[in-house]
Amino acid sequence: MSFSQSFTSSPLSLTPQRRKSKFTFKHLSQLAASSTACPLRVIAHIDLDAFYAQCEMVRLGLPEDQPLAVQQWQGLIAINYPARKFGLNRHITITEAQKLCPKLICQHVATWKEGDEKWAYNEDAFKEMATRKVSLDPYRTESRKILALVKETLPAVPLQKVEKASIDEVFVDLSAQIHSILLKRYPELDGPPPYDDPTENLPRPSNTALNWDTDALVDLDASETEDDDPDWDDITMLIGSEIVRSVRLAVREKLKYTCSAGVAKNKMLAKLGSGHKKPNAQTIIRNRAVQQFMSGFKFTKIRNLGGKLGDQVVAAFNTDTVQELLEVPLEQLKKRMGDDTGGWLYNVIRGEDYSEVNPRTEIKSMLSAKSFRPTINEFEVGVRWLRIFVADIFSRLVEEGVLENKRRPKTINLHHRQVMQTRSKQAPIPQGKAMSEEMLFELSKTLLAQVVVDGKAWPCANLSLSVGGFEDGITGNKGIGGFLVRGEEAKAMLSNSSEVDYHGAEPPEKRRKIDDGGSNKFLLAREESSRGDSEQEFVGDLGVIEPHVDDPSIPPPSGQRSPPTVDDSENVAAATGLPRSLGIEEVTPLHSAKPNTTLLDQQSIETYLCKRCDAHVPVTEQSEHEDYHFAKDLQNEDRNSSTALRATQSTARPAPPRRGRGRGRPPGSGMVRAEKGQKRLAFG
DNA sequence: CGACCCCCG
DNA sequence: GACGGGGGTCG
Repeated sequence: MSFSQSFTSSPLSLTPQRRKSKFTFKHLSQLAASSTACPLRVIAHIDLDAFYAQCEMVRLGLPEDQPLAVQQWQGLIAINYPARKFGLNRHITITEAQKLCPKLICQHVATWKEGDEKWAYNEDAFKEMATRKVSLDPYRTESRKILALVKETLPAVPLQKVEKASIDEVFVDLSAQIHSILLKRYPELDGPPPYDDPTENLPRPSNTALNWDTDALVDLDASETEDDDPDWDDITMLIGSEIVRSVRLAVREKLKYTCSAGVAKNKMLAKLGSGHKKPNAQTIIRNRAVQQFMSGFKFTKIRNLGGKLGDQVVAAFNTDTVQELLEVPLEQLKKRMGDDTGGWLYNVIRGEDYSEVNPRTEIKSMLSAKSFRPTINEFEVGVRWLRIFVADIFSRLVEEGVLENKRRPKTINLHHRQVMQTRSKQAPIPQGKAMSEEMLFELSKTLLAQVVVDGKAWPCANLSLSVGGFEDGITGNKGIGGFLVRGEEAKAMLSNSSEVDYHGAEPPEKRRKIDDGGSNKFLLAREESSRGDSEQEFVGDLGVIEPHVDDPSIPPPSGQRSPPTVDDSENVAAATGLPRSLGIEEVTPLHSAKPNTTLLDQQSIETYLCKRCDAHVPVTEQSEHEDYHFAKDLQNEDRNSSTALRATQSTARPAPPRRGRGRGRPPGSGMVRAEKGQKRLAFG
């Protein structure tokens, strides 16, 4: 390993009160398996500092102390740290900002305009809000580079677990990697002496003082002192901080970006930690510091409690602090919030979070959107924006490798917002055909026509087009082990070259997805695997680090239990020995994939071309479409007759008769998210 | 599945 | 507030 050892042999000899560690050999194998129940687990959250602003700094090659803000129309969406010293924040106007900081550079984001083949940086884009749309592409590109470097810096796949959490954040489960390092550094841990007894406690770590280097260490809980013997969880945490420091260094040196990080036993704490000290710092929350760290927070800062749920908790218990909520008994939490949410809440404010790091770094959907100020009022105008959205999305699809058939979205989705109402329409993207910009455009027009047809659509305040349901394609090079098996590779080549058309049948060799397996879910404290075999039971052996709740903790919203994690510690252990560069080395495409050519014999949706709006409308909806134009004409007459009237009408007019789906519950009704068995809260 | 909702930065 | 992404439920 390249990072430096953080241990110095101890001059002070501590009294070895306990010969044994709190932790067992079982915990060690859980560590290898990245089990969410492992008390030695180490998770990192890495967060780029003022990311968009840093992107612009790097792109423009500005000196590091240059104050800079990223501008979007009349607002600022990111402010770098040099600028923050002047008291700038995100809710400030540009003129205020420039008054506070005369040297501030306000760099407008890149934009698309109609007819463009690509986004561009444009000096006075902000004057053209009505005709341009923002592009965040430059930031996605940088994000990809950084993510790739992070992955490169970490060991290859079996040991690597990286979750892209947003454009500027990742979670990393360091457990498996740390396990392998642990065995190398402490050979005494390698292989449990009593092979038949995983409950045997580990030997105490050798007597060393831990060198925490420049990391920000969180103050310890009241019951702990720095003089206490370190145990293995301190060691794993320290190794985690070394790894994270080396990752941050690489990002800094090679790509010029600074980031902040949190290292802790779970995602929630890691995330709180990364925000603890910024910029360009990392914070370690040792297990013995968790209570102290948590008690200082408002619980609304905790992931999932920042929104309506958090508000409800505040309302129910009349406090927003972790400290005070800790006094509320479990039963009360359950009574007021429901069993699942209450149980989850009880745990989370005690620093327990069993959610998994979801090893996913690719996006699942992409969206292009625009808010209209002023609103737009005609189908034709909407269609012009659709063309821009499609250009945007298509170019991003190309980057995703859609033309090479690496991945491909299954559905296309249009969201439409009127003043109050928001409606969306979705359609499958015909498979078996080559993806094309034109096809997406036609689909999107059809969707807009549908929206327009089935209810009042104007004035429209927002449109967004997205594609999603990405599926791995035929030439995918991201098999389970990061490679294709030989036989499969040949098949892949064959099927790729022959312009696949499955005619609805099961595609051959359906790509195994890197199973998200319920993903993000908040795992249980204990997994009572219904068949109570010993294959995988968890902590609690010695009452150490025991989950606090007597019953499963589930997510705030909608619990969905992940299945007990498979114990592949053997595989991992086997893997750790090897040098192993058998990862996801990007295999170059099998052949210089000329984009698929369109098949002519494809059965396509029968449409007619509306001469009034150029939309291809399914014949089955022709009459409705004509109705739409009829309604629109009436509307226009209406508008022309009195502008003043319209202004009042827009709020005073009774709700249109709703066809299709109604909107869920009334907003603000104080309902906890639709959750099975969830009760309505009393306070509303 | 399609439509809608919630949470996050 | 604008834009872009994640997750989930319900019928």
